[in-house]
Amino acid sequence: MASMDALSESAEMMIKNINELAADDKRVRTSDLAAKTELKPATVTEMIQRLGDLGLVDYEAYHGVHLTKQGQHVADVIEHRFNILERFLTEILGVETTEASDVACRMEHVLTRDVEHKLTTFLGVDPKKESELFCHKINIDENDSPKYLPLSNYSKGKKGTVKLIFEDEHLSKILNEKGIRPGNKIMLKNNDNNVYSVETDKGNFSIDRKTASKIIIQN
Amino acid sequence: MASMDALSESAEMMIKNINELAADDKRVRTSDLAAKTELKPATVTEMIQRLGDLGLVDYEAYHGVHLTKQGQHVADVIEHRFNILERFLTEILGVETTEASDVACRMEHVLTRDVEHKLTTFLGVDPKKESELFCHKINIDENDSPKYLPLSNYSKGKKGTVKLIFEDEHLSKILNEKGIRPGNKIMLKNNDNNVYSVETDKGNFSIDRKTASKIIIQN
DNA sequence: GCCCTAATTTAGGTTATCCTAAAAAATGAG
DNA sequence: CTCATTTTTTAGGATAACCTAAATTAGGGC
Repeated sequence: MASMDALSESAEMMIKNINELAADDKRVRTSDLAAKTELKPATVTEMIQRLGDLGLVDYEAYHGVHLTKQGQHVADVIEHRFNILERFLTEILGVETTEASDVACRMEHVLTRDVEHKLTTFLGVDPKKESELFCHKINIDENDSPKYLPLSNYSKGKKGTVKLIFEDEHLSKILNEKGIRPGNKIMLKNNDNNVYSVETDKGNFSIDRKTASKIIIQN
Repeated sequence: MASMDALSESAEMMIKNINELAADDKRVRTSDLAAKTELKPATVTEMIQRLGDLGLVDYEAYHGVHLTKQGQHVADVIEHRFNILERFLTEILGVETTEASDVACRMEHVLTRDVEHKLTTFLGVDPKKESELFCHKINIDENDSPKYLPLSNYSKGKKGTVKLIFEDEHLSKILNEKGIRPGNKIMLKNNDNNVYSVETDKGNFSIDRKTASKIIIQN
């Protein structure tokens, strides 16, 4: 958590490898870590001693390590970051598995929690884990969640940005000329008798209710 | 290029900062670099001497540095990687600018050329930089092409299948009603002025660029 | 239970990246 | 042009992450 951000890439990699070698509750041996990380045993010893001092592993001389609760948490975070990065690189960008794995393994150490969450949302549920293919599930707390409403539901004086317009014939062309098109800002000045008075950068216009219901505005 | 991969994050950051401070052909001073990098002048001297040995900067004692052709190339690559990463984080994931900038600044050093190219294709040409006339001319040799593209990077007349939508509940509900949901086929009829006109089995409508960038389509 | 081998740790070295303090060079004010 | 001030460099130190070689410990075969 707090300690998370302070960890070096090397330290995080060691924790990751300890986690991957951990079977049952068995302690992970120095030589196995040396083999997996391609470091010398002496280097591994030095590293796990330091991780021990940080309270991330339980180190006992000559008897290997296992992750503490805190260390396990770090391992879980890194594993998740690796997985989503690898999925993004392979599934979305179409990067080769080997390269995707390498790049994800370097990027996992620089993600923030926010980027991690947003990327997770972007990817949706892992199709390997859940059956519904790519069906996005939006849980997320979102304080920045924008609200979308049809212009017809807007209240007087409210300003917003046009998000999308459900087209029928000629409508979008006409609205476009009046400055009502996706991306533009507009303000609802008044609505009486199902007539919507709107101010745009092109001036003021009135729209009927049916049309207004097809214009979606973001706050 | 070859030397590129061997450079440390610190060295790359120094080159980046030299590039950003370079005005005209003037040499960049040690003290200015120290101020910008928040390192001590002595540290900067040490670093630029090492970069000089690598042939990436032209260093003259007491008279600052400027980038060699090779160093300029490194700076350009890093700048481009930073820009696309920052754009991905803000435009696609919706990360705050400050955080996006920080994270991009760490990630820029671990991207490979392949990932850089694929991400660039994914994002398309920055609308702020190039007129929209050129917006979709980048196409795209098969090997470099991501499997999925945002709708915002689709070319006119192209058909595809919606794969995922990254948005909040309100918008996705609306899009869903209009036939933009994972699994459905859609066609981009037109895109002018950052307005995307789409045909689905439920009809036609228009979407702004930001929204379009969050709708991912498979060819 | 003892000894040998394999595993592990310690000791000490190297390099990169930071630092501070002191020395050296450039600059500009008179 | 001189000298005080500012800038830059050098010298020397710390720490992290690697290394090799030597010392230590653990564990199995007998």
